[in-house]
Amino acid sequence: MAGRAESLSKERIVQAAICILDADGEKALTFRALAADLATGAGAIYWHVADKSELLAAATDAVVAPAMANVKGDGPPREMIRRTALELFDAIDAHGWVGAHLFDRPEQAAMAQIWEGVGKQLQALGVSERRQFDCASTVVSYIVGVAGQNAANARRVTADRSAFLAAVATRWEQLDPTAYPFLHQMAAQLRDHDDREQYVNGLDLILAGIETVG
Amino acid sequence: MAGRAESLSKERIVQAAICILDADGEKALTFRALAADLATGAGAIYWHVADKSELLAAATDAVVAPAMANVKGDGPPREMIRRTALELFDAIDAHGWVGAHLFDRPEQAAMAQIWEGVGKQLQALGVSERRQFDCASTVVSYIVGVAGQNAANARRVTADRSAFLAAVATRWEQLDPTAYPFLHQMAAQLRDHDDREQYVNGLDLILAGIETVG
DNA sequence: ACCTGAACACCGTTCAAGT
DNA sequence: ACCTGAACACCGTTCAAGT
Repeated sequence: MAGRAESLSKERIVQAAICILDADGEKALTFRALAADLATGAGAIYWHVADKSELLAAATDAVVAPAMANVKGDGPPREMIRRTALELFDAIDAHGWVGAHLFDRPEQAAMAQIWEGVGKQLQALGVSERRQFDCASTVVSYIVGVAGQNAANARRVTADRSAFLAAVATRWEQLDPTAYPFLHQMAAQLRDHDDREQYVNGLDLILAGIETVG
Repeated sequence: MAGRAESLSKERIVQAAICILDADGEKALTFRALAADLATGAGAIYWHVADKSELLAAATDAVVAPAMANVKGDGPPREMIRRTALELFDAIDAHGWVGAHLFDRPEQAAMAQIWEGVGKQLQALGVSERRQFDCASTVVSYIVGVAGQNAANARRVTADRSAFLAAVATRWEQLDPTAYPFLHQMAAQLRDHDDREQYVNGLDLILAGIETVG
């Protein structure tokens, strides 16, 4: 849409930041690297963004907004919540750094969009007015909580999630079986499970609870 | 228990790190500040810990372990899970930086203790063997997810949580009411709610779901 | 074996100076 | 109004040198 190497703008800076974050992680996002990519001086960036925290918040919003906008159309509320949650899961899976910056600032748009998207569907589900806040809070906490774990995973040097899970599973198997009997039983499943599938299973559990207590 | 200014040890270093983290947050934990507190050189610390990441992991374990050990005695499984969750909530509330470092390393003890504590009680609750993994994962994700949000809050300059919530609530009220009707309804509750109470309400919702689907 | 502290290779951020 | 790039005040980490 926009031209190529146009003059600097917050939008161009944020897009360049997202490229660096996706390619090499949060450690690689420095003002010097960003300035080099944008063929400008490091100080120039400060004319458009206040500091690194604002830059990360803007990058996070720029990833979450289109993901939430993807949840269009109609459907049973339960299905819509599932779609919202999966859209976010995939967005954060593709941009692991996002999970760590969802709560950085009060004026951030990302959390507002997530809350609204979830809350709307809970109302459609028929959750009573006095329980909507607790229910929405629980679902949102779960969604962004898993996002945060994904983020921690993405921060790791070896971004290979299955390798990390395998290492944890091996660790669990090495623990004292009398002190950690449950973990010994779970180690194999931890190693082999599918994160995305398990994420939806957990969400369904919460929705079942909401419908039961409702 | 130990003497005062004994020779350096990993334990003493971790305790000093926890003091700094609690008092002034994660930004204040530098090897120079740590060395000054311990009356030694910055490089000396590296004899006992590999790097800053290991130091943070050890500090996290040192906070989580006693919290989990506090959950002693017997009781109905549901009550024991609640006690576990609240013990962790209070520990992370008192040491906000902990939430951000629960998943740093595969060999970390904290997550293993949380999984084992939750899983054991789910077994006692009668959750069928093939669903134990999903149920434990959901509960643990929720618990540490909320912990992560608390951590984000603790990272903020103004560590005053209610001030931050009030700022978010005001933001919600300023949003376009036709695009964000749900948030407009929720703003007042967001401003006034009790985090800890809502946390348990969410946990109860999940437990209700587990018992329903179970 | 353990500690010291200067040195190295970075950061985010500022700011005088330019256009 | 917007950009430049050197400078400032830091970091984590290393490592020769000490005891």
